[in-house]
Parts: sequence; C-alpha cells; structure tokens
Amino acid sequence: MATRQNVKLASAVQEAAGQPLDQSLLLNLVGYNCRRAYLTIIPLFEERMKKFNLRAVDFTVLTLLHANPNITQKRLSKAVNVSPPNLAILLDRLEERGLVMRQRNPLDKRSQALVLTAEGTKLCLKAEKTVTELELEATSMLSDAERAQLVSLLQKIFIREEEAEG
Amino acid sequence: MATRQNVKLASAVQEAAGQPLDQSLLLNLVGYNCRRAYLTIIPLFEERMKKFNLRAVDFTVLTLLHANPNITQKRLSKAVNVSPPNLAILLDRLEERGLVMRQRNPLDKRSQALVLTAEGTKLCLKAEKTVTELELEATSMLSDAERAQLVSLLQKIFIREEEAEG
DNA sequence: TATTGTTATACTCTATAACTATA
DNA sequence: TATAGTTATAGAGTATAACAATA
Repeated sequence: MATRQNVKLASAVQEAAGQPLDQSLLLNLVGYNCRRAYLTIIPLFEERMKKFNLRAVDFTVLTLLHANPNITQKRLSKAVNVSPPNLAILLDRLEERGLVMRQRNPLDKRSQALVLTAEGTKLCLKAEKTVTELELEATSMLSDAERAQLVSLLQKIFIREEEAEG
Repeated sequence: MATRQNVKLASAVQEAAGQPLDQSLLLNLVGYNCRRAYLTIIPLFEERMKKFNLRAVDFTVLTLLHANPNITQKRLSKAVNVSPPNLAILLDRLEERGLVMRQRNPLDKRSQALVLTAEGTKLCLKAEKTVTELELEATSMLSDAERAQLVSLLQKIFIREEEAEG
C-alpha cells in the first residue's frame, strides 16, 4: 500500500540508487588507501603464485630465509608477524615439501637454525622473479619515480617501529 | 659433540644472529609495503575504536551509510568487499545495537534500504572524528604534502578497478 | 626460573551451498 | 527464471594456554 511513508522511502531509495557512491571520508584515510591498494595487488599475486603453491606468508618466509640463512624461528616469527605456534605448522608444511630445513643449534639446543634446501632455493628464486614482475604489472600506472616515492613514503610510516627489533 | 658439521653450523648461526635482518627484496615490493604500513596503523585504530566497539569493517559500513543513506545491501556488499551472507550478520549486530535500520524498499520488496538511526549517526560522527585524528597521529612523520601525495599514489593503483561498479 | 619451540584448542574471518521472498 | 537477502556450515587464519626440552 502506498502510504505517505512508503512514497517518501521509495523516492529516497531511487535517489540513492542514482547517486555514485560517496566514500570521500574513507578515501582521505591513509590506512584505508593502503588496504585498498594491497587488496588490488594480492589477487594477482595469488594467481601467479598458485603454480608454486605459495601463499604470501610462505613467500615472505622463503625470501627471508634466502637472504638470512640460519636465523632462528623466534626472529623469523617477529619478522613475518606470525606467532610461534602458527609459524611452527607453517614450517612443518615447508619442511614436508622439502623446501626448508630445521637444524638444532649446537650452541643452544633450544633454538633451531632455519635454511632453505637446494630445492627451496630454486623455488624461491623462481618465485622472487615472478613476484617482482607481477608487482610491476600491478603498479604499471605508476612511473618508476612514482613507485619509488610511494615505497619511500610507506616505509616512513613503519620503518621506525622495526628498528627496535632489527 | 663437536663434529666438524656442528662447528660449521655453530659459526653460521652466530654469524646470522649478529647480522641485521636483510629484507631488501620485500622492501622493494609495493604490496608488501602497503601491508606493512597498514599493519602499523590498524593497531592504533583498534585501540581507539574499542570504546565505540567498532572493528574496521563496522566503521567502514557506518561511514558509508552516513554518506550514502538508503543504499541497498548489494551495493554496500560490493563497496566494503564483504559477501552478502557475512554482511547480513554484520548488519544484524549493528541493528541489534540500534545503530542501523533495514527498510524494505516499497518499489522492490526484495531489496532493503539501509540507514543509520539517530544513535548510529551520533556514534558515526564521533568515530569519524576519532579516526581522522588517529590517522594523523599514525602518519605524523609525513608532512601534509607527503600524506596527500601518498594517498594520491595509492589511489592510482586501485581507483580504475572500482569505476566499473560505481 | 626463563627461553625456544611444540601441541592442542578455541575463536574469528571468510567462503559456499541451499533456502525464502519477491520480481 | 533471476535477484536480494538469509541461514547454515565448512574452512582458513589467528590467538592462547599448557607442555617438553634446554639453558
């Protein structure tokens, strides 16, 4: 039935439907824009990394072990922001796949030195190449100078934080 | 026992422990930097928004309804990147709290027009103020010009995508 | 007693299939 | 038949507590 209320609502709905979405407040927030940009890049990442069967975290771990052989799980845990219990099962999976090795540290048998296997290194190199390429594609609307500046501005936000842990 | 293997490993571990973490490859990736910057801002967001009992998604929904009264769930679902089933329960919670209202569209009774209640509007305004302030704090190492440029560069990455849906 | 890493487990988030009601 | 929204549920991701081994 066309009550006065309904008539009013109907026109309000039509009005809203015709309007482009106003997200001006959100678009002024740095955090929101970071997330949106990240969510634009990550699907391409996942698509290209499917052939290596690597998620973003897995890739991060492999790259860090590639550049930092023999670091401990504790240090890796902080670097990738994954809690020790969750890192343990992540590493279980990579170890089962023959990509990573855990070696008891002879100097302190509580800790373990993490290294890539030969196969892990091979996969990591291929994955790194793929990621570097895909990143350029996903940000192809930026000039090299713009991309460099973007990275530099983003790092200003988080780089101080990490100095504490090194 | 100090086998030759163990001695070698021990020195490798010590070497690794003394070294600062090399994350040069990751730090050249736009996606990685976006995520790191986002993960730096979001804890402050969560801390400040605790008093409003709002998660990031909840805030996004409220702000969008504030700026776009009477939009449908379908449109909101796309805008906030939450699937219809998950949006339904998110809105259930906001509705239970008396912040949001769902009104059947008299023109098409399948859809619903979403609006903030008076209380929802009040909370949203306070939350928007808090978020705007916290964002400035979290990015206080950037000048206004730098912040504006950062936002502009980030939007270049994702803005084209969204033109399709409006 | 403190630390590294693990196991077990609970909790939240996200994704999917099947359903209701409207069109 | 197709669409908006819901319910139910499964799966992935994340967080926490309790434990073993070592220091």
